[in-house]
Amino acid sequence: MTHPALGQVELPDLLHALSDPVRLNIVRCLARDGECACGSFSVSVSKSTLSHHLKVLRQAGLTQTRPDGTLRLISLRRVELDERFPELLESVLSCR
Amino acid sequence: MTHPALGQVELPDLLHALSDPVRLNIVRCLARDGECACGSFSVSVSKSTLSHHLKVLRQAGLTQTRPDGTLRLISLRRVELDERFPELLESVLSCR
DNA sequence: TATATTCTTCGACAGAGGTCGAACGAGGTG
DNA sequence: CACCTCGTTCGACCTCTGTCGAAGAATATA
Repeated sequence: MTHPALGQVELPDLLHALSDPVRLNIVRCLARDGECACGSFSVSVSKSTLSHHLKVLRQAGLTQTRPDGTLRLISLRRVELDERFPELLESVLSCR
Repeated sequence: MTHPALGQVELPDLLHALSDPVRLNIVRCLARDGECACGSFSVSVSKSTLSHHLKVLRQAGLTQTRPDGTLRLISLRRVELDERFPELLESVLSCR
């Protein structure tokens, strides 16, 4: 559960992470609701698949994870992302 | 060689098309140089692979192709893209 | 300690996708 | 017509990736 420095995340990595409908949905939830526990996402995949998607998002620098008891709380790295990829996340999120 | 209406292009499709380094490089060339012939891209893949990537870009609504003699001239669908996905292409292109 | 909850990891599988060379097709030129 | 150029399509290959269930790790609770 390690987080990459955004300086070493390349644009294709980020776009790939966002190009899956399940992951995009997760990112939208995080943008709307803020910090969320893994189990709080209403996705149509199994627990292990969800964990896989969250790992992809984390490794692409999109999210950060912190443990809280047995939960893992996920949130977007909005400030860092906007510094590394200005306006990108905002424009993605504003698309219907 | 048909072009989709941008209304039926979904955001994940667009992001997936942009998430490959070769394709992203092609898009940057088109943004910088305007209309280009297929053969004018300096990419590190074979002719057939290049053709494949151009097809992905076209089907994602990113580019349009028009024949001119034996050439195919490719260009970005900037206006339509900015209407369907406002500011997205611009923010992608401005990332280093 | 035993049990429950939450999430990750592992192993396996199927499908998608990037790659190439060879063959093909469309359009110009001799 | 023959030939050349540009690009597409086809078939094959291999890697990547999304998916699942089962097992495991970490933490809380009885």
